[in-house]
Amino acid sequence: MTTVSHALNDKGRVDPATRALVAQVVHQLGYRANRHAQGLRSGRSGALALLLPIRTDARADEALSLDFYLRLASAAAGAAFSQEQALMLLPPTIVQTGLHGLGLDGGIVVDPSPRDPRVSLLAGQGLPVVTIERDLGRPDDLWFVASEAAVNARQVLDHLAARGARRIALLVPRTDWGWATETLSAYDSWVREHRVPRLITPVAMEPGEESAFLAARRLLDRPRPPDAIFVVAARFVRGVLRAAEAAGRRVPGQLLIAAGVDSLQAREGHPPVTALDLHPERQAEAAVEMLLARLNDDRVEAPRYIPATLRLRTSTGGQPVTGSS
Amino acid sequence: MTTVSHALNDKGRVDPATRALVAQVVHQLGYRANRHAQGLRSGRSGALALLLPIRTDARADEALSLDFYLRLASAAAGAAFSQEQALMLLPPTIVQTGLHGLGLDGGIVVDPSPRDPRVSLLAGQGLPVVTIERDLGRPDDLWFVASEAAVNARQVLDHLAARGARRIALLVPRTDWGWATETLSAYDSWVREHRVPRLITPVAMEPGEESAFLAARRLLDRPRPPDAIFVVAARFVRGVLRAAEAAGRRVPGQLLIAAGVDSLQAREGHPPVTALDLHPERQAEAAVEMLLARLNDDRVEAPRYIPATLRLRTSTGGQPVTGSS
DNA sequence: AGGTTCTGCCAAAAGGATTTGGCATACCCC
DNA sequence: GGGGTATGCCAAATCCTTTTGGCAGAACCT
Repeated sequence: MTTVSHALNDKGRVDPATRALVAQVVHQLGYRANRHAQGLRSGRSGALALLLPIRTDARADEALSLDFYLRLASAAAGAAFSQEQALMLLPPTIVQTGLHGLGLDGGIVVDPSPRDPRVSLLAGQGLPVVTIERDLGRPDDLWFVASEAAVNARQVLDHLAARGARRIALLVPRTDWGWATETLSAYDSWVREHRVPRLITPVAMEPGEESAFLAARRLLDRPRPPDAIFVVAARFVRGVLRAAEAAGRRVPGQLLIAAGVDSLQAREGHPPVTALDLHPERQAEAAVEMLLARLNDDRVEAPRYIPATLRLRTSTGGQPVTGSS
Repeated sequence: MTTVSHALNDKGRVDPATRALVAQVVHQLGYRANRHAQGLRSGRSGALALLLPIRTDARADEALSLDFYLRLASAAAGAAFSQEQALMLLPPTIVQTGLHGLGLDGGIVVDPSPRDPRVSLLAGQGLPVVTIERDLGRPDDLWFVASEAAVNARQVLDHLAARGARRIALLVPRTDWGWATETLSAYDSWVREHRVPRLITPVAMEPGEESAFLAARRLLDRPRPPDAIFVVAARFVRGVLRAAEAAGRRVPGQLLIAAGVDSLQAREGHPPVTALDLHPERQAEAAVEMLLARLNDDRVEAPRYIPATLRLRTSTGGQPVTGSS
């Protein structure tokens, strides 16, 4: 028993040949260590929690950027699984009910707000947390995976400028999520550097589409309207497209539109909207990897930044002559 | 110890007053039974698996009806959690890797095909399975939650007819999923009863939008084109809308469109498309409830059918004068 | 008082993996 | 052969809950 246990867990002193033999026989017999017994002994459960920023009371027909989160969740499940870990999807209600007894080793919190109850919930139980996007409420915490918000913002702005935009408006959600804040300050410095007007419109996150529609409408009715709109949140995209249509602007003829996060709304917009693919799959994989390394006291790079890819679509003139990724 | 255990698990003979006292003290102390020890003893893990019909190689920009599945997954997590169970999201890759040792009590498989490897995987381990939508490959299995495909199809067809449609085409996915098949036969009997032409176009599930576009295009170019299209799969919606636009048909003026499953594409279509809300949340709750009842040998109604709600939108003329649900 | 019922308490076992320290064997080298 | 090293084996303890059968005291009834 000792030898087999050591062989399977890479502990103790076991002859490499014996290790191989054990592995072979174990495979042949289909033996699997009992998770409960293992958990009981080790205190580890082999389960990671995933907490998405979805509100309980979100109306079904509210246009959240859901496909982003499903891609992320699916990839996280795969990444966890490939390391023999289970991924538990926790419902938004968890912050009210508390995670009673539920055996968890750690959690991944997506898009944390400062003092996010989801983070406190896990941290309060002494569970390690990795966030996807930075938690501005804990500036010293380095356990996060994030997009390069500033780099990404510049990429979008440069692209819009290259396509002829001179007056780029920023439609940014009123939220304390890290990437929104960082995008805002990147925009700030970009317009200052390029000596172009600063046109910032904060928009309420709820109800999203409608508030974006009204904001864009007002923007386009100005005496000197913008010739491009950088729409930071996915859920604003459709409202902006509707506003452009209502204002009689041709896209991309008279108005360029680009989104900070790719989504179904952007891909299937009318016209399709250029957007940043933040690669939620890669973010999820990196987060799982980081969390597990942390649990095992392995050394990992933290934080980790995942580069984005700008998906060029009709709303900014489509693919350039020189092919792109 | 015996008394506390009995009190907590509603077993044995314990004075009700003592039960209450135990509950109170347990609450005060914040005691939680160790899941591993419990699992080790009982053989139960307290975890349910959820297997969505998402393919590993699904391209990111392929328009799946993702929000349906995220709503479903989120609700399932909530329902499981309210009964002290964890919901594990299993990655699509699980069918290749097999669920090694992973402690699971049972699983929910969404949209099973006949001989679905996800079902065999769980069943092969002796784990009880509940499916969402019927598994046509196991006609004797009653452990499923489903929409009332036939009733729903008639509801859509009646609605289209009430809005003036006389030649209703059916765009149905080539798939062996239960609801698609049942919708097809419901359409069949409906057109026979109403003595209207039978216009069935099977469309390949992949790549979805494009195949639907081409199919709808061909349909509309016929000498006697349909005046309404019943689009069964969510992913076809946008292709059909594009085809209508390309063919110069006004929607709903010259062509009515209704979808068999509500989705972002339908809600945010151009124009928004009338669609059946299958209430994925309710389906998920019912499935979790059924699975747990089965595990506990409780009596439950099985199968269970969840009524759908037709969301009236512009594509069929919008809300009727008399308000609706 | 004797019998019965109710209820709390006790001790022990089971569930399966891991860890520990030490023992024992085999092998190698000088 | 003596000393050393490498490795397999062993027994016991631990992780924590649930279940079992029986014991013991309290309360009640006739």
